[in-house]
Amino acid sequence: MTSMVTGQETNGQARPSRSRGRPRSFDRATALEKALAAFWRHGYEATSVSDLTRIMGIGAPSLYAAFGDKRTLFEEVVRVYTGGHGAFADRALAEEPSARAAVERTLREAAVRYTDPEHPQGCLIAHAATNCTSPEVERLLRERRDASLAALDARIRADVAAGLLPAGTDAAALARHATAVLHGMSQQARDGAARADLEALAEIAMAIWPRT
Amino acid sequence: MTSMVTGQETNGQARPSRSRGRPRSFDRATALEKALAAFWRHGYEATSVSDLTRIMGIGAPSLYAAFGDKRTLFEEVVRVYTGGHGAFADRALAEEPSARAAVERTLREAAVRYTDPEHPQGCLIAHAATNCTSPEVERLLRERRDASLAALDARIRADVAAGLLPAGTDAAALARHATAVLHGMSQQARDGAARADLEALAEIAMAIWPRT
DNA sequence: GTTTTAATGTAGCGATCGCTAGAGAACGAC
DNA sequence: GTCGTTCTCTAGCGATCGCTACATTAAAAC
Repeated sequence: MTSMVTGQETNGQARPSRSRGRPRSFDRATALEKALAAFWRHGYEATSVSDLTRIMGIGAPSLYAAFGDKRTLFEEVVRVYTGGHGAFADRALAEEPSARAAVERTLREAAVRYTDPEHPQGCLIAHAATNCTSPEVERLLRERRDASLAALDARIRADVAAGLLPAGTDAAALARHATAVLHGMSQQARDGAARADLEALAEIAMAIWPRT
Repeated sequence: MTSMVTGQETNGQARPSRSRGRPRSFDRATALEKALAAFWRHGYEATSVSDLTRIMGIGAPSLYAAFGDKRTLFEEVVRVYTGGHGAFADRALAEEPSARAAVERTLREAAVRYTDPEHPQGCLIAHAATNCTSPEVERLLRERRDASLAALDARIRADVAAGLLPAGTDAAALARHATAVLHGMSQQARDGAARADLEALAEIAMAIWPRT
């Protein structure tokens, strides 16, 4: 567990299975999870490096040696989030038989996930780079949002082409609506909305879909 | 703050027609508008005092003498925004004959306002205190969002009581949906959505309302 | 004119920001 | 053991943060 992937992420280059020098005194994956939680709750800029070192339980030089600079660490955190807590929407889109079913599942699941007290509320991709001084970091998350919107849009168009949705369906508007509701749910979760509040919102939001 | 008895201006109250000392070399309202634009675009924390002094065209001591500290300036900016660019939702709620009409007008107007190139995109109340280190500032905007949601909720309940909406209507869910769509529109506007995109979204979002 | 009052420009306060140099500590290789 | 390598700790870099002391300037009051 300790030296499973040690250091490969840092510069991409493979290291010998047994590293030579002094071994790392902390678990890299665990520290990364702590950083994820911090960035998730407070966003990129509001989480200082000294916050991170305190929360991750390591010194600043260890952080920089293991993760590069703050921005590189954030990018890795975003990858971890996207592959973990944030993967449910992509999963629904991949597994459900229709765009409608995928959106319904996504919204219902978001109501649960966004209010889960086990981790910060809402969506990291939606919030963590808001009001961010660094254009690169802001772009990183904006591109992810754009990609999600485009994927949903494409899926809805495919359903229209396949006859799963009426011919006149405004795919772009449907996709934007689902995305807007999702972001709105994230905001409301951060503002303290309860799971049941968001579940009712998710249910009512599905009413805009044409009956198939 | 010692000799800040001039703080009368802070709350908009008139000063003695002629003040005694050296007159202010800038227009207070104009400077406030510049500060509004900066906070609106970059948020509370990402807008530094040195950003503000540069944009407002005044020195730091002048800023502190005229507006108090950064947080007090932001609070005044929020009041200006709430009474100006951000007043359209309250206005719709006050002027339209039904909650449904008010929401429809609000969403349509938001599509135009949130994408207006004359000022920053989206809604200041929704974004300016996201990822904010100061709990007071974050609370300031969150309470405004809560109040808007509560006002809409109350209005929908009133319409249900008046028979304008079916008896079984889930007022809370309807209010949360409209709020979520509004916040989602604000996010999408900031991400570069065009006015027509948000207008189509606004139109489709109204489909969840029960036919009267 | 002098005095009083208030706004201005300069210059810099202590604190924090992201980040790193340098010395010591813990390992494998020999 | 010694050597080379790598991580950790202390300490602090330059830059920026929000904010202010101080001297100066421009007006009304006298």
